[in-house]
Amino acid sequence: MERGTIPASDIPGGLDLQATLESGQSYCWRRTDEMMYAEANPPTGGDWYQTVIRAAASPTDQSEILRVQQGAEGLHWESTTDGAVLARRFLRLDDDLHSIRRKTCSDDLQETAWDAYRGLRLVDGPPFRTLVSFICSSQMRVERIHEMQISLAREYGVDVETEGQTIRTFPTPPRLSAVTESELRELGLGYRAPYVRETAEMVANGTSPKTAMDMAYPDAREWLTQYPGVGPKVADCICLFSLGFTQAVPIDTWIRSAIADHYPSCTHDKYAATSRAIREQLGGDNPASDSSGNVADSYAGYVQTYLFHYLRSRSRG
DNA sequence: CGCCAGGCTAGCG
DNA sequence: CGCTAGCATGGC
Repeated sequence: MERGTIPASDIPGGLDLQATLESGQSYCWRRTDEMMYAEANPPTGGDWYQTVIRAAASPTDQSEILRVQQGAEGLHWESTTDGAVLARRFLRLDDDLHSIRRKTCSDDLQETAWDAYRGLRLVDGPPFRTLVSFICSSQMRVERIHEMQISLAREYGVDVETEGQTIRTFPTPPRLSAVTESELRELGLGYRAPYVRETAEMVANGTSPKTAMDMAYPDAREWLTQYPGVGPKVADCICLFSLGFTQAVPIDTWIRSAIADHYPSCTHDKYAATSRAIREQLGGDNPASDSSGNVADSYAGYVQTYLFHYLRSRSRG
């Protein structure tokens, strides 16, 4: 196991690891001491988080895992390989938050959200896991979405051993496609069960969500809706949290009410129209759009993530 | 009990 | 096309 520390001075704009990994944008990391319910075991602030980067493909192959912990000096990591490179990529540590804030922030609400959660970052999640977890997310609370992913790993994943510690992998597409709908319903997935199974089958048969990375953002979002259980909102989550489209603004119930309260002129009947308007509103400089309705690349999705986390936290006390 | 949660789909007009 | 009832589950 290799170990190291990424100095805080090498993380432009800082990092709030807990906010980044527990704000509902990623369900691919687990605290090493996590129990079934996050609320029954609240984070203490210095927790280790871990994820499986790659599961062994054969008995002689070695799996890759990554653990990270926030410390005063910076981000501590442990990994089977170069954890600094992995952490930089998956936690987007090269995003300059100061620069992004300068480019986008345009009103008091946004300033307040940025001030409240300094160091909150977008994540770069694995496409298949992100696809499945956000299919599970529809009409569901953050804590329970996380619990569903833990259940899927427990039932259909495999153990990875690293120096005495065991990590459970998330199931592969073929494994998940072989599960029955009723089994998934018994795990509490509800009406999402057939969506998850059929989507896993599509991916197992070669239709990978990574394909959308090479498309223009509007095409990527539309293409992703071919998976059952994926509509425009879930597609936006996949675009933003795993495919690198920082201009994507997922419009969920929280953001929709925020739009109504703070940006009422952006409200439209159709998702696509509201999406375009709010992306221009939050994107800051350079809001030009072309004839196909594509808003120029921006960091509007970053602003969305700050607003979501801030508004949701405020309402919960 | 009713309402809500990082919504989507099938089936109507 | 656009519109909406129905869909599972658990917490408050």
